Amino acid sequence: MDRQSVTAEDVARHVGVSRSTVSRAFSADRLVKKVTRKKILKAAEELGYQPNALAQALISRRSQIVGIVMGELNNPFHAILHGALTSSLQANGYIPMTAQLGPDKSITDAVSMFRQYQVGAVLLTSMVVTQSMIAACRKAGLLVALLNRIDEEDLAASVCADLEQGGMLAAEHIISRSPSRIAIIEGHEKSWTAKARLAGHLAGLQRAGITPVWVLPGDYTYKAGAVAADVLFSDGPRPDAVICANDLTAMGLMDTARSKYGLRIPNDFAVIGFDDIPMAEWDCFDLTTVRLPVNRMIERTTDLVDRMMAEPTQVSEKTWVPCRLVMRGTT
Amino acid sequence: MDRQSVTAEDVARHVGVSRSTVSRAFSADRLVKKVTRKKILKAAEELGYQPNALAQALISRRSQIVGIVMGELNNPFHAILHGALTSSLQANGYIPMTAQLGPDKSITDAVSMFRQYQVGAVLLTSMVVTQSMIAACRKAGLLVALLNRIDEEDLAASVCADLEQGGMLAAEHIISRSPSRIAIIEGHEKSWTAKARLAGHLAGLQRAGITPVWVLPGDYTYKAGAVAADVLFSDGPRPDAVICANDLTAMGLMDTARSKYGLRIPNDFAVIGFDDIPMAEWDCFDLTTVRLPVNRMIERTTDLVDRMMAEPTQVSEKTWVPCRLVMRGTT
DNA sequence: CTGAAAGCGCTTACAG
DNA sequence: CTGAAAGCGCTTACAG
Repeated sequence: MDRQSVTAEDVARHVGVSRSTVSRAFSADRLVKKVTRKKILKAAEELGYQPNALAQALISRRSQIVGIVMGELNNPFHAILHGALTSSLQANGYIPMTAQLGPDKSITDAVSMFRQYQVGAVLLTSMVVTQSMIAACRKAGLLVALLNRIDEEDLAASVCADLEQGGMLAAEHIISRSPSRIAIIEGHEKSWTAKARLAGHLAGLQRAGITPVWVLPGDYTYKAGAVAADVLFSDGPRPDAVICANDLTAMGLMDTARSKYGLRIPNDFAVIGFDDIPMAEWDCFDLTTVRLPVNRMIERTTDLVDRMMAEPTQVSEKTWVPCRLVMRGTT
Repeated sequence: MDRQSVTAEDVARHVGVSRSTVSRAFSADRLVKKVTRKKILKAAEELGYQPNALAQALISRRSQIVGIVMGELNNPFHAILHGALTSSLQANGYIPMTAQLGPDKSITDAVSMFRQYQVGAVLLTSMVVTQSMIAACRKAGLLVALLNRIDEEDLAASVCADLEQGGMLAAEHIISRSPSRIAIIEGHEKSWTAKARLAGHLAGLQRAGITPVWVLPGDYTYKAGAVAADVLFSDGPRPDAVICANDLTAMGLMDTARSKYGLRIPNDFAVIGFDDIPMAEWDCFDLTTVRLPVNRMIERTTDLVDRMMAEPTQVSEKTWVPCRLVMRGTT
């Protein structure tokens, strides 16, 4: 089965030019007589010619493949971010190559896969991004950027929602409901984003001179919210407002509070989430939350990739995109 | 920045053999003296050599890249299936290259991207898979297989959950609750899976001599369930059991039934879903549903890819994996 | 079991 | 503006 049957040679012969010229005709910025280019493009179309990307990448030592390192896809927010990212990359002519980290897939494996395919730039979007992951990429000569997290050591570029600002928004909104006992449920302990969100939450409260009564650990899951509910509602004084690290946790909290403790929301306590995943809008939650600006984050990321691919030098710029409050029925 | 600094040539020189031998040492089935191979692999390790996959693919006219065509990632089930698929493919040495169909990304674009990268096999997993999509792939010389759908015209191989059997399971279970008025909410009208599910539902009912009172259109979304609730519960006789094309739709139905019509589940009516997405287990739904055998589907798919890549001839075998009932509180 | 040689399909200085 | 030539890093008959 001869798939790549038609090559630049065929087109060249058909038009009566050299392979070099065909090659140039396909590269936007190279000089070719307008008429010639048009003829070549027409012939290519007719013959069904498409440049072999493998050969292109081999000779130019750089492919259009962009590596994406991500964690598991079980958080709906991650799925959405990832979907938006790959779409946007593709729309801009890049080929996303995703490495999903997991028990049998380390960053080393991912880097090795990327190197084998001459990937130029790598986007790190897994929940946990350590300095050693960045180092592993850099060492292999890969340009790296972080999406939805910030590299505080400035070794990589970053595009991130302004999570501290978003966290403050959440805190301020909760305060406007004048609660007397506030609880916070944190995100994953190893996650940079969890720290940033918490910092925002605390800063917002502090600004109003308020200290949370509870700051409970969590890990961004539904389960974490359910567990926290048991701590908060089983006995003793209860919170009348709970700030959650993300929507999933808020949902777990709400569910357990209602089904197990018979509480009503927002009557018995107010809740606010973070992310604005599609389920936040569902009737059973109707969750007030902080929306991450997914589209703008993706735009900026694609921009960044454009620049990294155009001039292959590591940049370490940081881009912050503000979050906004989405008010619903739980506050 | 010289990324691909160390080549087979370097390793060859280092060990004192030819490039050919280095190449052979990296290919499992080629004959090389054991000692030689060992030396080469050791040197490669030391020098940090990795074969350039681009060059390999170029010369052997086949890359390890597997194309995946999918729709939007907004249905949690699709996200999970896709995550499991890419993981498994990677664990088996393939590189998944995903093309997300959408307003600005047609199957033609996807095929063209795959061809440029000498992709050998393509997996079609988008919700809507038409014969013309299969034809487009075949025409470009791509081997194609369908995941979670069946090609009834036998032009492609298929791995699919046995949706009819699953649908029957749902129907039988609902019948065991002896309802008197059953409603069915369908999936997306253009989707093969929706037809299969419905066929199963109807067959199960028919076997017991039961005809559904309502068969409402849907599209697999939460919204579809909410809309159906208005039809079913606003006035006139109400169903006491609703069979939904998927979990998302069941959730929309439940939410609206409760919040807008004050109904209780399963007291006022029973509901059953399909898929068993993680949210089905949540307290607020506790949804009885039919679980798709994701892991086994993925195993079979990876097997199939192995065979397609090993011997590049289009097969058209069909693999069915049975579904099973997951009983929870809504029935 | 191993090496020399040809060649995959392309790009890019170098001349003209 | 265009062509001839070299070369990206690899695999694979072909000889030995």
